[in-house]
Amino acid sequence: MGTQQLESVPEPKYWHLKTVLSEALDSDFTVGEILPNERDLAARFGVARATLRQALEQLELEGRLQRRRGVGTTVAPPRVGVAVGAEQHVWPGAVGDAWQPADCTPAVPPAAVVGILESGDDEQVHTVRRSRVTHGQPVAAELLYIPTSSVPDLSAIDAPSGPARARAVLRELQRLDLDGQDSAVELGSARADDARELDRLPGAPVLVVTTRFFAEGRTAAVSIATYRADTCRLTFGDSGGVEIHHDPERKAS
Amino acid sequence: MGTQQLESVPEPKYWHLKTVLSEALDSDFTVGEILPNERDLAARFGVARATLRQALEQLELEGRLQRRRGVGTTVAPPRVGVAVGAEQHVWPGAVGDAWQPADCTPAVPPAAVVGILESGDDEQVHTVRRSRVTHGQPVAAELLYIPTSSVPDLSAIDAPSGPARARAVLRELQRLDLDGQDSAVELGSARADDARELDRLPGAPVLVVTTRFFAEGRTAAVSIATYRADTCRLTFGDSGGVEIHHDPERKAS
DNA sequence: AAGTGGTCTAGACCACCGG
DNA sequence: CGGTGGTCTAGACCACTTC
Repeated sequence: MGTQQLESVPEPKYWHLKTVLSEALDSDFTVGEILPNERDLAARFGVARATLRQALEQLELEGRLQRRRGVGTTVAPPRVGVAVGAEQHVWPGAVGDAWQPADCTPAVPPAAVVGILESGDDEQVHTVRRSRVTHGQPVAAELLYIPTSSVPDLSAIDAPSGPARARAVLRELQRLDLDGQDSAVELGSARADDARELDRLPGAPVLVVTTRFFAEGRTAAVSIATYRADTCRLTFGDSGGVEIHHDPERKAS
Repeated sequence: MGTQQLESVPEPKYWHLKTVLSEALDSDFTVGEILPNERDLAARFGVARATLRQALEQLELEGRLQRRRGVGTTVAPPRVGVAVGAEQHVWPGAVGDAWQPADCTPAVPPAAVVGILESGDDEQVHTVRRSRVTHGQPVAAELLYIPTSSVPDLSAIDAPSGPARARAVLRELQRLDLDGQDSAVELGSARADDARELDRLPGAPVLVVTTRFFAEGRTAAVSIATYRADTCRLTFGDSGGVEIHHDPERKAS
């Protein structure tokens, strides 16, 4: 018999399915359009619903689809570019930054943060919660950890909690000279509270940006920001809003 | 009857399972240790294997576990920090960069790259493949697109293909004055070829770093690098190798 | 050959959203 | 209320690694 090298590595059904769906999205659908429901799609392709879902999950991970329980599956718009690494380093809360303070509470930070701060095990910090919205959609939730020693002159007259107190803490922080900052990006899954704020289910994939702010020869603040991985493209450098399309032909709805 | 507000929002089994496993990993396991196989684990927790797998998948996504077909599931070491945004911008292939050129072929770039290059639809580019290894493990695969117009003086004497030609192209690129660069990070899934190079299955989650290099008032090169999302933490700024642990208590094996 | 994780099935029920 | 996506089950078979 002749050698039949072809098909010696059959690709999984869900992988092939994903490719087919991806091409269909490019050619036959517009942004925002609703796909048939999962049971119909599975039947149409002759696969079990679980297999179909495996393909949809990947497409959602790649930002091509958006699924909402009780509603349906829609074609996602291109990812929005979100600037996270400004050319010039600035304190959080500086004029013009994209974050909205939500709350501020005193606490001892979790162990992971203590390791980054390199502070004492039980040093108190101000924990500031902020959220970031672009194009009317929530894209990120942030926890800022600011050792009390970084804002020693915080007036007792300021609000004891809430957004007002958050702003007061950040205002105090501005008084320090910022020596530098650095960031790291990694993949994570949304905790329950972050998920609620991002309008996603717990466990949704997120890009976790950890930023350290240096002043007076030590780490003066730490930010842990979680961005929706399905809708965001994090930009570093000069290019803030430049559009990058996977498919330049994609039509607007 | 008394109001029983508690348990009004029962969390999914796999989510609870993930929490339990995560704590067990912290307290009862060391890096590199092998977990019981999935069928045993599922039986031990009284759930179906699919449910157990859903928990394991999340833990793998978070870099806590490593699973290999035919081998088993092991406790993953902390993610490695990989510097991707140097303080000073440099051309790819400059002395001391972490990439190893693998090949170079001429081609017309895919549509997505044409959009980034803002070049003519059918301009030829040199496509350089490179790979990045740290700690003996492959962490990233890269495709570099360099318009022929960026390296006009490429000698015909140089090797026609392979690593030698890749180095020759990059060497020519160094002669341009680099005006600046910017990067973007987003979540993606590994294509078949990248997956093979990264020692993962196709579709594995990856962090896609798109970098544009500017010279002479235009985009002189574009790099699309895919990093293993399970094992990598991408660092920007001054902090290259500083350790950040999720769990400082975790023991080394 | 034995054991692992990866894929796939055909069902069931639940949580959520909209009319 | 009906329809959607989300969770869960109990099985089966396949691809791969190791011995």
